[in-house]
Amino acid sequence: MPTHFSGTRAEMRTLDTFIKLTRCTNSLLARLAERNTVGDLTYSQFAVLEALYHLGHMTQGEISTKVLKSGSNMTTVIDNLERDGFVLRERDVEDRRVIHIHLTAAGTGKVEAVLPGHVAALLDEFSVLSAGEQQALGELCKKLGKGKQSNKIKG
Amino acid sequence: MPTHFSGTRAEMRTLDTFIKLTRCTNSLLARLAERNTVGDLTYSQFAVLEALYHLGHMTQGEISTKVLKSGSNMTTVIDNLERDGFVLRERDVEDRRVIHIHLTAAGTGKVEAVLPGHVAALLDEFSVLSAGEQQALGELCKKLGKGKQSNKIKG
DNA sequence: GAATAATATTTCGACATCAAACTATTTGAC
DNA sequence: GTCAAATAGTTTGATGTCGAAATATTATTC
Repeated sequence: MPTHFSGTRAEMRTLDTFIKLTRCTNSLLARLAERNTVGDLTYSQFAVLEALYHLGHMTQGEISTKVLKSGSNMTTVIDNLERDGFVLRERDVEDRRVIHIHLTAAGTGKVEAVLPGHVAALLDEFSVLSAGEQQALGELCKKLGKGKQSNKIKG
Repeated sequence: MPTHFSGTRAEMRTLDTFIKLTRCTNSLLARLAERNTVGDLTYSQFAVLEALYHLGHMTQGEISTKVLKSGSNMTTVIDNLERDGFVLRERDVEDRRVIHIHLTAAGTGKVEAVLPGHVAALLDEFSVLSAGEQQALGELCKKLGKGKQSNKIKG
């Protein structure tokens, strides 16, 4: 029993599921961190580099949407990536509010050095679930993650 | 397709599941934050208060184990809770290294003021899944969260 | 064409988070 | 009994994270 909350059966069930979900994600990320799958990068840094690697150069706004983080946060993460030589900022010449972020050769090399090990670690962690179970987990997460459409459509 | 990674079928499936899992947890927590379910508390503060509320007073070490956070982090979070009058530190008289954390009346009141709304919001968010689906999700998360036992048992 | 609104990013202040180094205390080894 | 190792918590330094306010620029409205 992960919780000691007392409520209706539906409340107990939902609380229990919620705790299992957040603990699962927490533990999984902690184990990956322990394995050091992304080298000396942080996960946020890796997520940004990986997005640029697979999708090509993007604006900061596009990146922050892609990795589900706030714009102000993206400024910080990209500051650090730029300092370490993995990305470059390029001011758009037509719309000077916009900044394009490019992977440098070092950045590309970093992703390619780190990605295989990261994938291998994930494969290993997920090997406790069968292909069918992974599929099922993915579907349930997709449904829950999307949320009630009524939350998004106004009126 | 949440990812553009190219690999074996198993790699694609696992990457896809991983991304759905982390995005699901991310989005869910973001939506809960948007609903402001824990008032002016942070989630870490709420987690600590809720643990104390349901389990009684604990040492800082016990709390950090309970909420899966580092000890140094727990010092910070409890500093802020103490500053706001929700908890008290009490030095153990027998083992003076140990500090017991107690909920104050204000802390108890805070939990009781916030918990019903938090539970209601969770119920609403999870209503996109049937009882059976929630059960299934919980089981899969439990399995994945626990990880390979070989990762824990040495030798 | 000047005032206004919208957009992209940065800055600031607060909190979270960790690892490593540190302090204080207790336990264990001899 | 004293010194070493282990334990509980704190401090420090780095990063992440957000929201709100600020800045710079572009688009819109009249």
